[in-house]
Parts: sequence; C-alpha cells; structure tokens
Amino acid sequence: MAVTIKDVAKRANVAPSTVSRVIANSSRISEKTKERVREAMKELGYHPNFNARSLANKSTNTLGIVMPNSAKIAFQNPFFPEVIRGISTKAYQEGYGLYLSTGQTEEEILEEVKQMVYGGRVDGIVLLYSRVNDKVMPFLIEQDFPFVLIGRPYNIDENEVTFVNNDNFKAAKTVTEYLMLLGHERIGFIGGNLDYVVTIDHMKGYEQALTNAHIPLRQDYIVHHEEVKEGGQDAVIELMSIEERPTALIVADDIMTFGVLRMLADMNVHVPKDISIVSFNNVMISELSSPKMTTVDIHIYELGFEATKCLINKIKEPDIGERKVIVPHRLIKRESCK
Amino acid sequence: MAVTIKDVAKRANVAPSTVSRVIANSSRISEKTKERVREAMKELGYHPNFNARSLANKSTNTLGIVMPNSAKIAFQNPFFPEVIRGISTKAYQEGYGLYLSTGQTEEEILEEVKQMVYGGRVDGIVLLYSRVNDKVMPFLIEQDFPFVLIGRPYNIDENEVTFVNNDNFKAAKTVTEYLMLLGHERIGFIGGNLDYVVTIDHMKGYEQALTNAHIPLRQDYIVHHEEVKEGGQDAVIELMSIEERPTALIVADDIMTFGVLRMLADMNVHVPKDISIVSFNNVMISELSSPKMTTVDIHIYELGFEATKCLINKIKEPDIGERKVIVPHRLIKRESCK
DNA sequence: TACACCAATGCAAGCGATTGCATAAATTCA
DNA sequence: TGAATTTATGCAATCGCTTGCATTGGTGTA
Repeated sequence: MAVTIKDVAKRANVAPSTVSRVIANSSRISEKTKERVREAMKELGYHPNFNARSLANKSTNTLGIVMPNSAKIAFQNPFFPEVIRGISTKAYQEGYGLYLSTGQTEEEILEEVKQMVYGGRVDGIVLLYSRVNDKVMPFLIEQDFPFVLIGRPYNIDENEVTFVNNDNFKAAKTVTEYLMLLGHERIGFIGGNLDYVVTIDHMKGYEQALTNAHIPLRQDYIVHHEEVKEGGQDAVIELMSIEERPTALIVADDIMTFGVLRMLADMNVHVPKDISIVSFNNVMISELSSPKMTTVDIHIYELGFEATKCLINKIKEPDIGERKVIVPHRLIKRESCK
Repeated sequence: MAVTIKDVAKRANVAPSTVSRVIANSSRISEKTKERVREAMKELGYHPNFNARSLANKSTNTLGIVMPNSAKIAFQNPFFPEVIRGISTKAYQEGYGLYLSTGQTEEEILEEVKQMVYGGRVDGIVLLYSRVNDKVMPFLIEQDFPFVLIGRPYNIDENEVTFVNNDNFKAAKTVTEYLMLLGHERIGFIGGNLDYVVTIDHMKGYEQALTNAHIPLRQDYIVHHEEVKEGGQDAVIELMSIEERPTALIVADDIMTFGVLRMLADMNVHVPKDISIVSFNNVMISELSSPKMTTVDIHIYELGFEATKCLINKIKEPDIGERKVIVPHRLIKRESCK
C-alpha cells in the first residue's frame, strides 16, 4: 500500500488536514511545521493520490483532446502532432495533463466526450476540428463545459464559443490573388473533405478572389477529396484530364501536395514550369519537396498553444466570457510557383 | 451537482450498493431490479464519476504514453502518430483511455512518470523509446509497475521487461546486403541519435553485413544526426565531400530521407543513377518522394497495437511474466536503388 | 412445523484527499 | 491583567463509488 497523507501526518505529529494544507502551501500553517511536514513527506516518499485529490477537489488538472473521427486518417497528417505539441507545451507549463480521445467513429467520440464530461475525467476540452454536422460541440455548449475549438464554429453563434483559428478565407483569397498576379487565370482547387469548415472557408476565399477579378468560376476546376494521400493523386488525374488544363493549383494541404507533385512528375508535367502550386500549412517537411513547395504557414504550433491558453483561462475563470483568437498566417514563397 | 449513485438508488428504491452492483452487472442482483435500476439511471441521466470509481477501485482504466524527451523533435516524425494510432485502437477496444506525457526534458519526464505511478493516475505505461542512459525504465522496474517498451531494453536483462520491437539489427543487415547485391561497396550510413538503441542496432547490422562481405569499415562513411530534418541534409554534405563518395546510402528514417533527397537534388546528384538510397520505417508519405524511396516497412501501427495488447495483459494478470514480441519487417523496393 | 440454506439486497466502512468550523495558544490592546 | 483578536492546528464531514459482511425472506427438506 502506498504511503498516504495519514502516514505523513503521524510521522510529523500533525493532523492530516495540516499535511493537506502544507501541500497546498496554505499561509495558515507556520513555516516551522511546514518544514517538519515536508521532511516527513520526503522521508516516507509521499506522493499525493491523484484520484483522491480529484474527487475531493472536483477537478483533475487534465485537459481532454478530441480529434476528428477520422483520426485514423488525420494522424497521417503532421498537423495533429504539431498542434498537440503546442497544446502539450502550454499544458505542461500550467501543470495540466493531457487525456486523448481514442474513438474512431462519430458516435464513439461523442460517447467518450460524454464520459469525460459527466465522469469528471477532465477539466476542459480542446476540439481539434470543426466539422459541419458535429454533435460534440452542441453537447459541450449545452453542458456549459469549458472547451475551445481549433477552427471556427459553424451553424453556431460565434459569440457562444471560444475558438482559435486562422483566417482561412483570407488566406485562400490571398493565395488565389497571388497566383493571378503571377498571370494565372486557370486556377484549380484541390480541397479537403467538405465536412470540415476549413475546406469551406478555403473555397469561399478562392471563389471570392476569382469573382473579384471577374474570372468565371469553373466547377470542373474544383475537386474535393477526403484522403490526404491518394486524394491528392486522384485530384490531379481529374484536373489534368480536363481539356483546358489549369495552369495553377491550390492544394488544401502540404501532404496532399506531395501526392500532387508525385503524380505530376509521373505525368511529366513540370512544376513550376507547366503548372504552379500553392498549398496550406507549412508542416515541417514541406520544405523538403522537390521543388520546394510554396505554402501558407498557418502556425500550427501557436494554434495549439493559444487554444490551451484560452482553455485554461476559461477553466480558472468560468465567467470570463468567450474569446476569439485569430492566428496570423504567412505565405512562404518557395519554388513551386511561376 | 451531477447525479450520483445515491440519487439513482433513491429513485429505484434500492441501496447505493445495489446500484453499484448493477453497474458492474453482478450476478447477485436479480434481473428485475437490474431493469428497474437501469431505468432510473436512464431517467436521471446518470453517469458514474470517474475519480470516485478510480479511488475505490484503485485502478483508472487509463494507460500512460511516455514519449522521448525530444518530443519536440520526435513529433515531427510520423512514427509517433502512427504508433499512437496503434495504441489507441487497442486501448479503445479494451475500454482504456490514454494519458499523454507532456514533459520536455528528461527530468521533467521522470517526474511525470513518478506522478503517474505514485499518484495512481494510470494503470500501466507504454514507453515509446529505448535510450541508452534512461532512468525511467529502471524506475518502473524497481516499482514493479506494469509497462511495456516499444524498442529493446539496453543494459537491462531482457527477461526483466516486456517489449515489442523490430529486429532492427537484421533489418539493417539485410538492407546492407541488398545494396551489396546491387553491386555497391561504398555504402554510407546516416544514423539517428546514438542515444537510441535502434540506432545502435542499425549500425551493428550495417557493420556486420560489411564485415561478412570482407568490406572494411570506414568511419567517415558513418554519420549520426539528431535532427530528423536538417540532420539528413548535413549528413549528405558530410558524406558527399569525401573524396571517394559512397555510391549508396542507408538512412535511419524516411523523413530524413526527404532531406537527403532534397540536398542531393540541390547538388545535382541523381538518385538512383548516381547514388542509391534505402531507409527505414515506411511512413505513409514515403511513397510520395521523387524518386519513390525504397524503405523497410517496420509496421509501426502493429508495434503500438501489440505493445498495448501486452500491456493490458500484464495489467490484468500481473504474474504472467514478461513477454517479448518481434514485429516482422519487410523491405519495400521502390525506385531509389540501383 | 422447524430448520437449514440460498438468493437478493442493505449496511457501513473504506479509498485518500480537502475544507468549513471549532478550538487552543499566542499576541495585542486598553 | 483580562478581554479581544489573531494565529496555528485539529476534528470530522464530504467527494462518489466499491465491497465484505449482515440481514431478510423465501424455498426445500425432514
């Protein structure tokens, strides 16, 4: 049996409550006894029991991380590790632990979230995605449970939730304008799963830019694919078999771009000579493609870091009201555009 | 205040203990009252409190995942997401949750592990690395705490720990032999951080193969780098400035290979015409390099899955003794060798 | 009918902490 | 010097659930 607070109390000749207060470093205990108690703790090798604390406290010092149901696929993308790294850093700084969702289907995940919330397993939740018909967020709102969203709420009043996001609309618009500036008019768009809000924002930005420039939208230039890897390749086939091939491509994701580049190489289409490419995220390996890809750095790490900051804030001061943080993005020009 | 077991008890006109037994589906309760209690739970929207359960049970149904201290760097590598995916899948199947370590330095991590163990925060631990002078594993052994290692113990009797690993020695040996079979004799080796056991095993295998073939070892053909990304590039510079350039390269890691390919391209060295490359892991995007890389598939997902299986086994039957699982590897021949 | 026995449930003591309130001792002030 | 106040600590209830043992009522058996 592990050593408990009572053992320490006995050893230091005080009551358990005193020991507890020493742990909390309460000012109500004199320095002298504090010292004595601390010594006893050392001698006995005492470590507080986490569950007992949580039970009494009604708080766990743990944050839940909820990943998209397609975690299977999602994890293929360095976006998630990187955002978790940001979360992890801040969480550690503030003394919070991380609890990971493991479910695969939407129902499984909702069930898990319910357990986290009702079971008091975590103090707050970071949602790593915003999808269109999501049930998790409404649940959390209804329960008035602290959470932050990485992404943007959809079909829900923005003032009702705290979220951290990029301005994906603007990013996509800028990128499109950039391509037009380089002289492109036939610009293809390879988007991700349309269930994700980010995809929608990208597309809107793209469309807006074209409309502003009085370039008619062509539906056959717009392709969506769920799978990050094959998706990129399939999309290329689709787009390149159009008679009037696009001369530039906007790709939703760097990893997809690897597939796109790969496929283009197989087709003997040269980048950037024959076709220009821009994508989003700037994950670590993006600068390792050939040619090096031009991409929008969305500062993934910051997304995680900021989100965690907001979340912890919200946990500590529940009445503080919702916040909205936009992490800036930046176009990284490399070699895939001309 | 959330609804507790007492509320349910009152509602169903039974004692709390009965409710508890219904939750555990004890055979000591009649079907009739079980039904009644279940109904009451439904009506009240009851969900058991996780911490209370854990406290009473002395078990949390949670597994700890401990990542290398260089998580900062590590997470850049798709190895970790993928192994976690394997862990996650099995954990979910068995009703376990996942708790993630967040520390960055070795001391921080050791401290965290101590908290997990002493604090009863997790029932078992998956160690995602085996490094040379590791303090975590000795601690876990000393505490007789259930854990499995992904990798291989070093400086510790293999019979004392359960671990899941590839035969990295053999993999490296095979790869080297494969290159020799293709006619190469000047084979360079770009290894990872020498603190990791996998690096040592790779090197040993490489050396053994050369020795068997009576090819003298050249220290200047062996380069080690910590950083997965820049490392690859630095290493190439080192190796390619040797007068007698190697004609083939063994690279520790697919992501590193991206850097290597990138750098080689910059140097106008053609792969595989001028130099052949083999690497390890076969992460998802490896087939998206140009040229597609030849690599050893180490079945990362299975590593995680099997490790979790072993761990849960160990938790449920502590006296079962240590196990050792070797996950097979497979050379995936693509286009980077000639 | 009385007794043994079993099945179904309840009682109450934990699990290891926290915390409001009470108490005792020390200090201040008039 | 005694009352008031402050400071330092202890008592005991509580968090929500589990579980060993006791209890109750019903059934089978002689």
